[in-house]
Amino acid sequence: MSETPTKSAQPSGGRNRYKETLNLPKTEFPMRADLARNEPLTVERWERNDLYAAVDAARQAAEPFVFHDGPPYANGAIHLGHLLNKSLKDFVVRSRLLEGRRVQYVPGWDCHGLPIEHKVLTEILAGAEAKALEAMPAEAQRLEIRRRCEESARGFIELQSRQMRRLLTLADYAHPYRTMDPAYEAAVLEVFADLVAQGIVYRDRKPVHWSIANRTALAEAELEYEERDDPSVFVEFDAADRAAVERAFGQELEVTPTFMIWTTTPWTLPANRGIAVGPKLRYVLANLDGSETVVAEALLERVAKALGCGSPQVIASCSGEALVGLAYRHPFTAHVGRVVPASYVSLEDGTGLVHTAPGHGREDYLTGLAEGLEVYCPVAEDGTFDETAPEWLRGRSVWQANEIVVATLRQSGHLAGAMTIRHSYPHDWRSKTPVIFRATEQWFVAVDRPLARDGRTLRDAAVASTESISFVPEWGRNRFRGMLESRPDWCISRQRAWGLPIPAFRTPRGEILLTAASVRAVARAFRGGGSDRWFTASPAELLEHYDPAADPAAPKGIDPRTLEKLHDIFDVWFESGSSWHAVLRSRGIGVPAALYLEGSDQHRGWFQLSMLPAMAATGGAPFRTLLTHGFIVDRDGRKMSKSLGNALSVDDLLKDFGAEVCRWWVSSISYDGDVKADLELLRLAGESYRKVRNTLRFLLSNLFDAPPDAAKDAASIDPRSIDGWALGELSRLEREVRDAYGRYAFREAHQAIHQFSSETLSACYLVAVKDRLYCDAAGSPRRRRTQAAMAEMVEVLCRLLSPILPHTADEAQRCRHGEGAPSIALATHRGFRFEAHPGWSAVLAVRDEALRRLEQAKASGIENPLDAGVVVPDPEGRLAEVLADPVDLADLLGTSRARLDRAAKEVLVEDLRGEPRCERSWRRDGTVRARSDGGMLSDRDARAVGVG
RNA sequence: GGGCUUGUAGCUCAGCUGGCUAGAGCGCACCCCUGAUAAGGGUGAGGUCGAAGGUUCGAGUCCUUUCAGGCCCA
Repeated sequence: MSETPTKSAQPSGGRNRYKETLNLPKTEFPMRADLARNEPLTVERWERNDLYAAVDAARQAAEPFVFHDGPPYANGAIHLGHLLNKSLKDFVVRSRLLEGRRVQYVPGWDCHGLPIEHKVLTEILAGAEAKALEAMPAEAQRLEIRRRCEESARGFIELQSRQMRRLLTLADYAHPYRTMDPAYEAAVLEVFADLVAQGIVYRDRKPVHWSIANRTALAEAELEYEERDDPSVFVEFDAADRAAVERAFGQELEVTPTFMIWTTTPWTLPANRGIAVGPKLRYVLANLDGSETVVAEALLERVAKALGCGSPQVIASCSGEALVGLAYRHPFTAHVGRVVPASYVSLEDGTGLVHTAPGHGREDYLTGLAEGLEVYCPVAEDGTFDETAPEWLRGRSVWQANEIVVATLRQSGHLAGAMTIRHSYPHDWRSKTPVIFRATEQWFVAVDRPLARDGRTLRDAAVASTESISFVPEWGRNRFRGMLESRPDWCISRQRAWGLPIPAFRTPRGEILLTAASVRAVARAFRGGGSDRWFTASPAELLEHYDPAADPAAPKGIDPRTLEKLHDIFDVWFESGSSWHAVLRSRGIGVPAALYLEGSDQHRGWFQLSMLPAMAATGGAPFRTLLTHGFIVDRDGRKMSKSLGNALSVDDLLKDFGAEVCRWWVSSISYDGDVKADLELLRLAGESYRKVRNTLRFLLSNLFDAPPDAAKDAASIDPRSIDGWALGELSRLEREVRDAYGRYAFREAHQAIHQFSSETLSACYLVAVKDRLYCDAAGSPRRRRTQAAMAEMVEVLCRLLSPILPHTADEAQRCRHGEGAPSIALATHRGFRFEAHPGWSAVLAVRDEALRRLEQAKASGIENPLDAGVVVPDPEGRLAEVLADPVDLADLLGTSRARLDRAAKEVLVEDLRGEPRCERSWRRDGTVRARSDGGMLSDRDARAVGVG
């Protein structure tokens, strides 16, 4: 048998006879987390113990941190965006709880609205009950639709709630808020009443998509676009003031010129109230087929061609700006209109002068609002012209009117050209008939009218308040303010069944009853029976608590018994925008909230539409800080959508990675911009999670024989010891992470924890103390000291990790303190303060240098650091001040020994392969010799084993 | 089309008010350990800072333009 080489010197038999004498790590904490299987058990345990209630009970007297959940829409399963949002929110909830705050976090759902109603209607229409429903009276029909919608919403709330709990989020899931709850609905009406009292709620006309066949307004989702043939006409409007046109073009004229417009809806011409031009475009006055007319310069040739006239002669030109304000005569009514500016006028088609009928088009309407044009709509619900229209159009349908108008224009000489074009046109999804734009009476919240409270406008008050709100990220301020500055009045009414009715009544004389007092009365009626009462109760019943005689705001001489209910419902944004009152205030949680946290689309959505009602009703913003996160995109930065097929399923991710790997990933990203999501990234997060988990596991496994309160001795450890250094780092980590959580800088917290686990602990400290943990006598002071330090590390780490990894933190907690240990969610921070000796930074610098030397020494055959000793230069004796025990230095380098040398110039590696090796610790520390039991042992190991 | 916003190593991100030979972690390559073992450790290779101009003694950092994305409007 040949001699075994030194390198792999093993005792006879290949097994170490001393292994049994070592204090090797032991733990129940498994290396593999098996999150997909174990997390649901954790969720179950939390719910069994009613963790949320337990935490809240423990914090009754604590300083509150008011954090308010924005309601997701109760339609469909949750997607990655929800995962991102809910994870971030849970980091907030749990990190504030750790600071000892009280966080009453109520999850909510947005329940009303068209998407649900649309889906339910589609199901009904496809099914056998369609006919039965159609046959019902209107109110019964509404009630039936509402019943089905509620059923659908409840189903999805159930589903989403389960999914969100599966994400390990801590919230009051036993008492969520739903915008369809009667109490919530009543609270929304209370907010509305306050707005009415402030004098900013008004009724006015606004064009909406209108289905003639169903006599109803339609939303964008209810439109289908189909090809359709329509007349395409060029119409000349005579200028009303020749001199003004001359001034605009700087040119004397012999005849009165005309303005040329183009339209594919001649039936809207009776409602014309303006001609829009692009202020920055160039316009010409040209001779087209005999008449002198104004068109956009860039479109002149195309218009001439379309009209079939020869090459046009340009007389003069000017900017659109110069045309603004010029008057013109309507070709067949007495109306005199004027030229107005509009940013959307393009040179794509037409003439560059846009026929504007605010009662028949969205852009026209907005231009009309800006320019003070009348919202005129002579078309009735059934699509026929009313008595305000020219006599020859009255009673005619808009489709018939197309021909009649064209004929009239031709006759009067205003028609420059007409043809037929085929284009895409919106149709009603149910009747498949073409829809029209028709101005109808709607309810608005004015942003530019003075509030009764202080005479400021809602817009000014809201904009001013942005100065005192904190934004994360900071650029949100600018964005949020800009959106407030540019928003039009808020149209809060919808013509649907599934929603909260706007409690307006009509008197037999056609007056509208809607006052602060009448709204509050209806709110009272809804609080008991919910908003279905609008359909089941009579006006007199709904107004049971209302006395019109005592209400100065009401029309005179009202008799509730003769009132008629109107059937508009609220925009769902008004409902979710009232949650600060319906949830925070009604439940006594507190207003304003410290924080709202949502995707950046909510700057214009929930944030703005919570700000407006709150500002109007209370005079203040409902939040102090607005935090936004970006949107999930795929690996290439494209938006995720089902139709693109690049969407990841949350359920799949939970199955493949577990909620905590997802949460660990969320905490690793910088959420203010787009968030790239990809299986590869989740895989990486999984590996990084494993690293932290294994570090935790190593700590736990070496505490198997340490008492539960071992951490209490950590504070008194020598700051010069290696444990002292690690505790100093731990103390710094706790401060850093708490600070990061406080700033919602979860990524910084994640980085700091991860770096600490893998660098400070795993790569450095834990490697260094392995020898003493394993080989020192179990009860040696040195080993116990290290265990105390490690016990403190477990306590601190579990807390710091718990906002992100609540399941793993709990798992570790129970491993350390027993199955019955209270959840980490009930804990508060350790507040661990420890300062290591300042000389440690020099020690670590020299460590880096020594490790490089050891690496180089591999070339000369010293492949195992335990075959080496190291001499470290310490010219001024600085290192010696810290490293009282040279073994600490050797342990830090992983070598058999190390010593400081004032005379040395650089780090020297000594080859110790010729020296005897301890059979137990494998070190060649210079004390190894044959012992009484026949083994080769170092002094320390001999003592530990108890041999001489 | 407008407002806001993002673009730095294969990946996730740091780089404050201009001065850095552009950093960290992960991943990767090579090596060590086999008493944290479907673990652990060491060393190392990776970037003309989306592109093009400009200001400056000096620009990832300031200005202009441009490309590719995202959110919200139109």
